[in-house]
Amino acid sequence: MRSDDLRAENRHRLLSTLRADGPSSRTHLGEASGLSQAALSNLLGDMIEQGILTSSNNSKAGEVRRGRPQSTISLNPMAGQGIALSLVNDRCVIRATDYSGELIYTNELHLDTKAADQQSLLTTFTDQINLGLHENKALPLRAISVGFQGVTDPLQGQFLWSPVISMRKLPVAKTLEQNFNVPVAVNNDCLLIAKALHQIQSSVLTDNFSTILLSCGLGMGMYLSGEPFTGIKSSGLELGHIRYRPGGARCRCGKSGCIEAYASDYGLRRSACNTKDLHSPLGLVSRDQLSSLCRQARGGDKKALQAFSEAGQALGYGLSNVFSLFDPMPVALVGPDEQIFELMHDDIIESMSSSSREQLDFDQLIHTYENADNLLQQGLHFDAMENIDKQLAHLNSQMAV
Amino acid sequence: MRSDDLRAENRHRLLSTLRADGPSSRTHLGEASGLSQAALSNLLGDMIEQGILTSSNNSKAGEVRRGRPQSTISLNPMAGQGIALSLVNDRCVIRATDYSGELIYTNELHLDTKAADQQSLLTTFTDQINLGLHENKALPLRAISVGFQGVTDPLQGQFLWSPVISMRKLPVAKTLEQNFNVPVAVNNDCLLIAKALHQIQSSVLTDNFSTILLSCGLGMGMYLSGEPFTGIKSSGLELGHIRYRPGGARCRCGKSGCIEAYASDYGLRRSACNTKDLHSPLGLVSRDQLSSLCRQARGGDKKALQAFSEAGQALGYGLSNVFSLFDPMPVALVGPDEQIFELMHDDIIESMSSSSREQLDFDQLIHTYENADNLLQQGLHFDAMENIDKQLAHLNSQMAV
DNA sequence: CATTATTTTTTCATGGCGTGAAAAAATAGC
DNA sequence: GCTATTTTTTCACGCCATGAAAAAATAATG
Repeated sequence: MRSDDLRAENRHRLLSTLRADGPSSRTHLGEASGLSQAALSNLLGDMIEQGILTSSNNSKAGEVRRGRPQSTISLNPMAGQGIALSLVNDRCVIRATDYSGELIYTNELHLDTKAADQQSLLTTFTDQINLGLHENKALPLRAISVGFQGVTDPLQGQFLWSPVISMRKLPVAKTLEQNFNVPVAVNNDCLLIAKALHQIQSSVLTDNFSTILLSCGLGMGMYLSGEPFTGIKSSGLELGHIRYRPGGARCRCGKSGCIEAYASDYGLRRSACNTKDLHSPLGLVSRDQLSSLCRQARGGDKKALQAFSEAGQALGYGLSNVFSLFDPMPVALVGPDEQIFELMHDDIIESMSSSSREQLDFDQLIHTYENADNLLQQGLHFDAMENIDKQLAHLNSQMAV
Repeated sequence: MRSDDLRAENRHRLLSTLRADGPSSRTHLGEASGLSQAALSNLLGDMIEQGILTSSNNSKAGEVRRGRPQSTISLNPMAGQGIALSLVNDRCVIRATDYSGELIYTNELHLDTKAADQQSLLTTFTDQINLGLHENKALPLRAISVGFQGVTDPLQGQFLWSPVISMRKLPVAKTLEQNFNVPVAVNNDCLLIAKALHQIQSSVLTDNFSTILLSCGLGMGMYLSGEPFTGIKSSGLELGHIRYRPGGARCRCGKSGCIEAYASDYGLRRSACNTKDLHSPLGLVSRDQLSSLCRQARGGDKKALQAFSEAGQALGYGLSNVFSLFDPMPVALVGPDEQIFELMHDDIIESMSSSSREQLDFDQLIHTYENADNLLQQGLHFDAMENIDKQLAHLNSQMAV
């Protein structure tokens, strides 16, 4: 490690603090980083000159204080932009934020993902990103963060398998990096949701927690020791394919009796429709279909209620396995707009408490969130911004903005 | 981060390299650390002066080379000593190594752990350590590393639960730190074995792997992303108490049908002795009893063979759950001297392959080790030495040796 | 309206750190 | 004894963070 690495690391720390805490005074930055005022003056002055930060004389209306007023340091929006690309079901969403994290572009299109081949998908992505860049030519693109349902390979930047796409090994990062000449991160949607929750709910979901995403299938993400767990070979973890009822309902993965075969969009729908035939084909479930299923259950429909109950039990079983393997930890249940977990809450708790050694306070551990799409977007933006922070921290020579 | 932190980190990196690779030339240290020859000269010179390292003119017999001969840098044995204390079953082992990692003291005594109260245990530990220190007065004690069977709390340095001890919350670290005024680490035996394997078998068991320890109960340790996973609340992980056969054999934890109730010393013995009564009391199983069980199975005893088969299936079930949750990863099965896993190997594989999605090469993934005691000791020594490395790296002022 | 008190920010001299180039040291070959 | 070769140390340099002092910017005071 060399002297300039030291400087880069201190710069990075300052940027991260500003990203997490918002515009801050030098005093706050000093406390958070442990650096001296002199060092701050030096580092911040450099970064302001480089166009990474801005300094403003904030005069808070209410407060009148003696002495030289504090200046507020902020991330300079003009330092660049990051693009978030997500593909969930048939929706491809492209959004961009400036360096301060403000949304500056958003677009969305529907794709026939099942029919698309590798080349057409990659071309679509490229075109859509170009469309967004055209709207904000002044801001240099510095990072792209991509989120998919399914199994991704973050190291290779590949996309390995998804319920909505027919091909395998889609080299997203390689293609986009070539086309745009910026780093491209490819991650699983659950991990990105975990990143968003970690940032937002940092008081509750701190060092160790899991996220369970019920959308198209059943996904899982995890933070361990304060770090997002990016998996061993593929991204994140899989709760859905733990064996739950051997010989039971058929799962999309080919096996029978997986947790996902009960606790997922298609599992729920199948249970509710025809309780006899659990080996029926596993088509995609639209958001509307899931909504109407929730309405049926709330309306008292017996079969629907039974489906949610079974899903809750399966999910509780899976979580109790996780709690056995690890210690009990906070869990975020993330679903679509419908308050879907409300319908299984009691069954989840019951299934978990029947198989846990100690008495647990589940209200403290289980948190539900109903805005999966939003969280995914936030996670993507945060991931892209983090990447830009890292780049700019290591930029010790002058930069052109 | 300040300039002296930088120096400390570079010092630490050099010490770690020397610890892992043994006595090395400056050339090797330069390549491993990326530091310049000038920096090396400076850093190493300091540490030699401080008595942390030694430099020797090695003249390798075979090789005759032109030019100034390389000097070899080694860890100075006289820089201090670390103590390893372990309590497994009724055996309390105290060993000490000098700073180069050479064993300089070993002692062992049998304790009636079930009968001992908190105070007497702590006093025994203190006395035993003092005994060891008396033998090597010249070397200052710099770290103590403690390993226990059971559940530990590494952060608090507490010992929470063990099959062989009747009390809870034994504040080992606090007491020993007060008595000896050095840092004391308290860890689970499985994690320490994982540390030893990581160091020794670093080619196979690298960034992500699990260790399963079959001794008194069924323990588990894990490396994730190259770091030992020290658990969320307690140490490490628990494979043993995943529900395997609801309503099945009684487990020591109070529940029924845990994996451990089948795949452990007491599970094996119970299955082999009286297949009818799986709710029988769960006494401790001596090493001799386990040995004779292995002999019976090798001799063809049907009940014994059946017991090992069931244990293998249970273990395979647990591992397939882990492989589902994470991706497949290397697993080290660690047992006592007997080649115990040989007797369950086929059942483990069968149980795993029947429930894994992909075809796995289990010979590549599953490794067995038969020297649990040895590995634990190595892990303890390594842990203590690592701790000393960290201390000495941060010691920038002169030290008295 | 000028002066003083107070608070924030920058400047400056200093010591520490790693680097590259040059010098010194240590050995084999001739 | 001289030269070639390789390793190690020394030295001047630029960079980094620090503490103390100076400068800047405002409120209170008279």
